[in-house]
Amino acid sequence: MVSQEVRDTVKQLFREYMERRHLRKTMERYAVLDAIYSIEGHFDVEDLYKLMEKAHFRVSMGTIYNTVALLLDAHLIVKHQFGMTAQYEKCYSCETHHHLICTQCGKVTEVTSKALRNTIESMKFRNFTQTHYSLYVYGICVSCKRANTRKLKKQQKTNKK
Amino acid sequence: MVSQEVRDTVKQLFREYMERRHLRKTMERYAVLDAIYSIEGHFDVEDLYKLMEKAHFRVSMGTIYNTVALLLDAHLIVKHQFGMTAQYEKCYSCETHHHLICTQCGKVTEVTSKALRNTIESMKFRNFTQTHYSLYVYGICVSCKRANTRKLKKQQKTNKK
DNA sequence: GTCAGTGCAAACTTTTTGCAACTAC
DNA sequence: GTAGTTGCAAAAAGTTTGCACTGAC
Repeated sequence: MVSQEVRDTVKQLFREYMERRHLRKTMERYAVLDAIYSIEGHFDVEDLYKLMEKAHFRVSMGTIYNTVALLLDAHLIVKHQFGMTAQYEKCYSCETHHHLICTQCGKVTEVTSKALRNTIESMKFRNFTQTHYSLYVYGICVSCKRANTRKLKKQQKTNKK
Repeated sequence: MVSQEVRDTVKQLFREYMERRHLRKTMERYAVLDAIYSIEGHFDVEDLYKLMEKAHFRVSMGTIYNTVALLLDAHLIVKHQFGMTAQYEKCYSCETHHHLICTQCGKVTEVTSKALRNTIESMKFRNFTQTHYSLYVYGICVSCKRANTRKLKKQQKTNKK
């Protein structure tokens, strides 16, 4: 459960962003932001569309894409591209985390490491000002590893016959 | 220029991979691998298709997608999803590098940092066996930053009038 | 000879665009 | 009133799939 406080804060930040950029503060934009901050973890535009429809605030896909682009620019959400569809997640008052991605089943797990985070955030680059980052660690999750071991043993058994 | 030695080695590795998996070793698959190892830096399937066409070895998009999937599984290439199209790059005998991505113009720069690489690669995760990783650092490149400063100054000037 | 792999085209999915209607300013 | 924003539908872009033909084993 996300606190009302966070929702109010991000709404205020979004308002300030839109004023700075001379954009119109529409109901739809606030509704998209609020829907996003009610979601824990990753979501794609389809998820968001369905969630808002269920909450009886239907907005078109075009508007969702438009608003998501603004929220990205305002640094209120971050974008990930794990597979073919873009995934997003809220990022205000959320710990920066790293992603473990199983190359076999596609499962994404989040892990935090303060040490690693500090190392990356304190890096300086020539001709580049860092705002944020994403670390994707690929490998095999434990359930796929076990499944592979079982499969291999089965094959060896068959070959012996 | 990629040495012939590397090309021969990856061909051999791919051959072994296909034999292990009981896959057919076709001309098309070797041609795709060789084309990929002639490319420096990132490419997408479109680039690869055009390159091969120019080299008078036309293969269908379907075959390219098929072969690229095998090469990913064989760990002979890695996949990136910076924008909407998937980008790939060869990864045998190539230094692991990190990517700086400008959120404004989309330009991708590669940087290496042995210290960071060691930090990430030496990390242990519960229930997860790491094979490789991608680090994407987002921010503003120096040319966009300069352009923004100019733009801002111009605006302030106009406002004063 | 068999069947995995290929080329081609159609289908599918995700995202972008064009346009009329609407509404924040 | 004006122009940015929305909804809708059509288009575009990237990737996958179905099917007949080919060629690796």
